[in-house]
Amino acid sequence: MKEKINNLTIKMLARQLGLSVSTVSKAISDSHEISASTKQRVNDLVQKLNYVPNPYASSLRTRNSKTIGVVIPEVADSFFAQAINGIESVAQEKGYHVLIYLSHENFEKEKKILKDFESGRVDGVLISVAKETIQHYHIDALMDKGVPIIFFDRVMDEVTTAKIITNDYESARLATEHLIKKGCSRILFLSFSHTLSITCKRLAGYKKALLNNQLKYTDNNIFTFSNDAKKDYLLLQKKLKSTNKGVGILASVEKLALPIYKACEDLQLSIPEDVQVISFSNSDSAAFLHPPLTTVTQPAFEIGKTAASLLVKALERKNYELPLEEIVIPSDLIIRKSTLP
Amino acid sequence: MKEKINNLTIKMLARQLGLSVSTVSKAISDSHEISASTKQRVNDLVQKLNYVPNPYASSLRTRNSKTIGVVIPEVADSFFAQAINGIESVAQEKGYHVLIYLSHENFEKEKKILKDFESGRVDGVLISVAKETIQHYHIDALMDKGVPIIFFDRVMDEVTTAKIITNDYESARLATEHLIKKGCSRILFLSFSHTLSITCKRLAGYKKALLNNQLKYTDNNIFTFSNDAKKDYLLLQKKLKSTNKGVGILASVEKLALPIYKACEDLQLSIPEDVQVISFSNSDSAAFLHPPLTTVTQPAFEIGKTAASLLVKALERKNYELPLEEIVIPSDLIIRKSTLP
DNA sequence: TTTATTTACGAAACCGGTTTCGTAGGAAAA
DNA sequence: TTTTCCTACGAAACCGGTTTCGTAAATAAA
Repeated sequence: MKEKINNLTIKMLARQLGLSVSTVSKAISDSHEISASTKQRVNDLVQKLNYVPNPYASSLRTRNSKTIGVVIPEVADSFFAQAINGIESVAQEKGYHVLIYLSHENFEKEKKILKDFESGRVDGVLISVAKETIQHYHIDALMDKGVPIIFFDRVMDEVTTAKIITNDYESARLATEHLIKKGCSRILFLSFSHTLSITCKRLAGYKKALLNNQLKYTDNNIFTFSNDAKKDYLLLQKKLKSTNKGVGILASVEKLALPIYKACEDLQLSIPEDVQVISFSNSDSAAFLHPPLTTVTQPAFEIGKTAASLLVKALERKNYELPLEEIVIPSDLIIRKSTLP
Repeated sequence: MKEKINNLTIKMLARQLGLSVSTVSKAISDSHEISASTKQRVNDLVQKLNYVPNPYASSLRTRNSKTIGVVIPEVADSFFAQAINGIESVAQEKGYHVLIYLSHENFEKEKKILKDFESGRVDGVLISVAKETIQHYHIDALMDKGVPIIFFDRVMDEVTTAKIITNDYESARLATEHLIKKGCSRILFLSFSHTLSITCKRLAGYKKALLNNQLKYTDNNIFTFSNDAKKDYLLLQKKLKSTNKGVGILASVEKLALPIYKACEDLQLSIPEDVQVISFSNSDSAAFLHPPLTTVTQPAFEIGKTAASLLVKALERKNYELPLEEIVIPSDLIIRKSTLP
């Protein structure tokens, strides 16, 4: 381990230039108080000596860190990966730094992360809540400290702040109606939570479609999965075994799509003849599955980008109020071959 | 925008307790200088008032930030997403924070990111270099400042530091030999760079397999793609059109697998009868493509985890030297149906 | 009993910037 | 010419912790 090199400080610059520390500081931040010629001298030396100011010293005094905290359940998921991409694109452009935290769908972890944010580590937060999260006192506590929080995708309705979401209700309704139109009289709704905002809205859209088409809703058709892939798979297989052919499936989670395919294969059920499938998914490979998967594809990058832009805007402008409602960016129903033509 | 709440400081705690700031600070950090009873009193108040120390004040004085910087080309890629997962698991356990930066395969961006790190923002760096990166002065400059850097996956051989990689050479050789064994006398090697360490090693493994099997190497079989999906697709299609049936393809990049499938479909080439395909890929969906894709699957999570563990270890121990060589975690060749049985 | 240590704590410097406030000297206004 | 206003800069406080060093009281050693 090399010992840390004694870094170049503004004080050393000042000494070399025969100026005061405050003058150098102001020159670097292009203050109007400093003459053009002095700025020139300072910046020349900055370049020459490759001076990089200590961000933590600056944060301490200015009380902002140019850092945003991003809290998501997981990263190995196309939606969140793309959302990060959107977030990062804004951050890079605006000179912000992105701290990433994974809640792993766990409320306690999420709580711990937000608690840490109360320290002033981040200027603002973008969060998609964990599956386990049903309370919001940890979020309130952080907001009470004056840290702006924006929800994206998985929001909490009870919290009043900006929320960037997609049209979960509408797109689930459309997807369900698509299945009905293609002849499904029974449609399974698969999710992995009954509490998540997105699940509730998608479920509501599903119900609405049934209602619109004189199909009756039954809890028997709703399946909630755990996060245990093996257990989930067995459950899924069991359910499919007990259904008639011609059934439709609406998976509200990307992660459930592949198990559905596998289960159908194992049970020798043909998609779309025996089982029609639509899944919420942002995975590129959907188009390459066998058969290509009909998906509801969310504008993940856009959601991330919008959320980050809004946050940065709120942070930059003195008296900018976050819009307190939802901003909805619609999803696309991309019809492929896992539903009948 | 709510105004920022005046945060609770150690000074306020001290005043309330009738103690000095230094005593409170030491009590919180469980210093042996402080009596058990005082520690108790301090910690009780800390709990009661929900005090969270300002990390930047601490960083400023201690000259470390408990933060590691992660620089990757992109995040919407199974390998990197899983690697982040591994990194984050270590960070969360050890109380480190993870700053994520995307180079988007761009050298200038990568340079800018590392330049910022010279500020002391991070205690150490994990990097997988951009495709464009062929020089390493930016890395050297950072190392010269005493910031430990660990490469993972995409390393630079010229830089002497710890490197966590997989057995690119061996696994490419094995994959190629698998194709040869299955009857391919011509094998295309697809990559998207000639300079990346992983590409070079994989190419060398490919060449070695040819040599071992008395097949002659020709540049005609090597294809380097850009990052322009459309252009790449057209190029790929053109190449495939001009090859005989029975050809094998080894794709050294996950991203190229789907275009291969699409091109074969469009050209009515059947996999694996007409074209056998193996791709480096960490995507879950590989098993669900049509036909299921034979892959070289890298231990992405493990690579991330190992890299982060090593870095943290180096940061925690006073005189721990980073091992300066490569740590190799082997990949798996997972044989599926895109190669003949 | 005297001296040496140890224990427990406080004052103050320090980390490296930013910001406030004061001021010399020249320009502009009266 | 006198007064007012800028311009350009510096001294010092400040942000909120950590760390060094000094010391009174308590305890142990001589």
